[in-house]
Amino acid sequence: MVTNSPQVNGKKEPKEEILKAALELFTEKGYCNTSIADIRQEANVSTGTIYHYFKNKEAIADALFEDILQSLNDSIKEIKRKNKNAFEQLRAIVELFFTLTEDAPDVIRFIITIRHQEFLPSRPPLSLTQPFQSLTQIMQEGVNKGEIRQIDPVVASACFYGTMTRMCQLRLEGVLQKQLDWYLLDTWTVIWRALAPG
Amino acid sequence: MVTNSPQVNGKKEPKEEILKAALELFTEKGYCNTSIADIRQEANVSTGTIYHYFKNKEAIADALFEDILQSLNDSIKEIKRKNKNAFEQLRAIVELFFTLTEDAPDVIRFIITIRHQEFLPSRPPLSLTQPFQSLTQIMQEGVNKGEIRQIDPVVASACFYGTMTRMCQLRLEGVLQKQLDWYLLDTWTVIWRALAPG
DNA sequence: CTAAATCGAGCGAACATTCAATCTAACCCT
DNA sequence: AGGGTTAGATTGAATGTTCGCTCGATTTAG
Repeated sequence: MVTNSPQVNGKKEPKEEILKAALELFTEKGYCNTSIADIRQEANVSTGTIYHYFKNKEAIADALFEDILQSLNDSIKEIKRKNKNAFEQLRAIVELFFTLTEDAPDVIRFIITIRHQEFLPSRPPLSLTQPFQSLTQIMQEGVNKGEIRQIDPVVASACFYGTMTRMCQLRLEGVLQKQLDWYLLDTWTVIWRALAPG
Repeated sequence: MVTNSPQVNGKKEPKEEILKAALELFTEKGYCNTSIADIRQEANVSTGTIYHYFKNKEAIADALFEDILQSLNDSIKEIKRKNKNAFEQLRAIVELFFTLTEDAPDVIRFIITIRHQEFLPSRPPLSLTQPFQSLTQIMQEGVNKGEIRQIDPVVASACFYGTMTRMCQLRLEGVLQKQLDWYLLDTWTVIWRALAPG
């Protein structure tokens, strides 16, 4: 993301401030319950400035969708590059989600709890986007190479993604008192027992 | 649910019609995007009738919450009564969710995809309600009796519930072409391998 | 006859969006 | 360097619409 204004010190780019405020409010109160006035206040800009950078409210959500999916995709590509087999790749993805849940909870909320179709009807369901295709691909390759049991890759993905995100969700809802990395070993063991051959 | 009016033939109870219409609309378009006018039209009643039976829009959602959680709780109680060990109980719950997803998709949508906190702030998160407590209890007992591996019951529940609901979600999103019972065996095998001792 | 049920026009508030005015800063010409 | 020009950035009051909800009138049923 390139800054096209000379602001380097103190003050921030209004566009970034708006996106930051919107992400926080959308994930906390929901898209519908967040008004432009709320964003205006949280981002410390005027209504006009918001409409200078974004066509309308939906376009803000759309930009967030784009940004977040892009960065998730990048992270997963990086993981696939650094780790050679399915075991290591999947484990790294669980670590990524657990870390993000603690360090950038709004990002994980945006991915796993927000219902995008309700306000971004032109976007496909998340399960059809690139990072999720990558996941199924990892499963498929894992099955082909014999690292993962012979099961329908879609069931394997569901077990992996469902278990992982359920843990994130419980943490975000305040049900889990301890940080997620405390549960990492148990979570990974459970997932891998489900997928490992033999 | 007791009917307190003599309507037995043709016409339906307005209250039930309103709830049915609201469930359909809330799960399809979201609570915020559903107006009273929408419900009015779908249920074939007037605005006044809606407000005769419900204090406000939120009260409609609240009644749905109550009804659906109650019936889910009853089903799970029934399952616990009929099945004695964790293996059978959990398997029956997966069957229940898969069957409901096909036969009453709106009910499952209400349970797994709707963000209740956004419009029912006084309700606890689902994970703290009775049917979910029952689930953790089944896990705990299973661990105690040695039917389930020695793992944190919360991780076991997350694996079970996360995998199951992810399959339901993929089906509801139209990603899975085949009916869920086609995946039942694979899904259950994956879950049970994660939880079984030894 | 009466009490509950049903109706829908209308009220007021909230909201997304527009726009004319003002401000800022970079650039140009002398 | 300094004054002048301009395009982009910023402002917030005004606008039109949507929506939840009220209420007095009308119908229904026991």
